[in-house]
Amino acid sequence: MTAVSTDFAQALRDAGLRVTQQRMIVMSVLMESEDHPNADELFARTKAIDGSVSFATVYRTLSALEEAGLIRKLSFEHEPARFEVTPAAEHDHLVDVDTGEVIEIESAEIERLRRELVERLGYEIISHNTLIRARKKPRS
Amino acid sequence: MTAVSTDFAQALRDAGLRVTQQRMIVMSVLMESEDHPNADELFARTKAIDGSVSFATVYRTLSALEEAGLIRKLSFEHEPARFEVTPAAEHDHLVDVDTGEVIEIESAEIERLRRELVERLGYEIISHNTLIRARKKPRS
DNA sequence: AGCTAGATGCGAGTGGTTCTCATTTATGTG
DNA sequence: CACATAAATGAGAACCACTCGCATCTAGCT
Repeated sequence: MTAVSTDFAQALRDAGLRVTQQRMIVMSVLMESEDHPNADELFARTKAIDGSVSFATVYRTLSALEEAGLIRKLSFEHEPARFEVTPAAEHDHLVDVDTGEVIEIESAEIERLRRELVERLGYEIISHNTLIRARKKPRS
Repeated sequence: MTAVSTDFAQALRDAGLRVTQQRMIVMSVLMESEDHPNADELFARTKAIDGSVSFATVYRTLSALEEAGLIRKLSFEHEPARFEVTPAAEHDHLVDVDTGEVIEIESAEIERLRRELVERLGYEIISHNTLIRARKKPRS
């Protein structure tokens, strides 16, 4: 058992959740994913490891892990939600409207301005989600 | 016929769309709405004006108007999409997680940074959508 | 090892949104 | 100004991502 999965098991316990085979598999699959898979894809990859894992459990696990703050759900228009393990640094997502590719973009400056703006209104941010739909500029 | 609705009719024609009774009603209802209504609410308000307007048409009209750039669709988690007429100045949305209230927040600085960041990656923004979930801070 | 609340598998159900298709209507054309 | 025709509509069925109900199973405490 690696350090990462041990930490993950502990994180589950800290969140008051049981450490089940299914949750470990779903989480490990997501951690090994370079892309941003959706529930369907996660189900397929999970099933390849343990054929008995059900679709419902994948969804339930994803909800539980999201609530525990271990993973993040990315909602897109016209397509099922995708998931990623919670990143160390906050970042937003850019979707290439032509290819569907998702690119992570990061700016501490924007984060800071956003937080200040929200605080000035008397709020504190619980979570935020920025989705940018963009198209590759022709080389000039 | 007011100047605004005339402009709207022209905007529809410019987008290659026909100026129908239903579209005029849906758009006028949305323009008069101070809140950010969802399709259900728009259907109810529209029906109060013209009982024959169907649910499907409300959705179709909203899609058409969105594609024409006249209105904007706001997607939230766990609740149906809401709509607003396209604002003059870009703004993001903050949802008070306790009350469900939606607040518009604006920052030219953030807009500028975001655009620069995306351009540096070789993309140009088609649209973007920022949703901040926040909670009112206790008075300190 | 035994107990029990929490988790799972399966299939049915839900709810927002979109589609189908027959009918109506906006709009260009003669 | 009537006509043709492609676009738009109404009604309800269909779709699809996601959730639920319930019987069974199992992690974790004792």
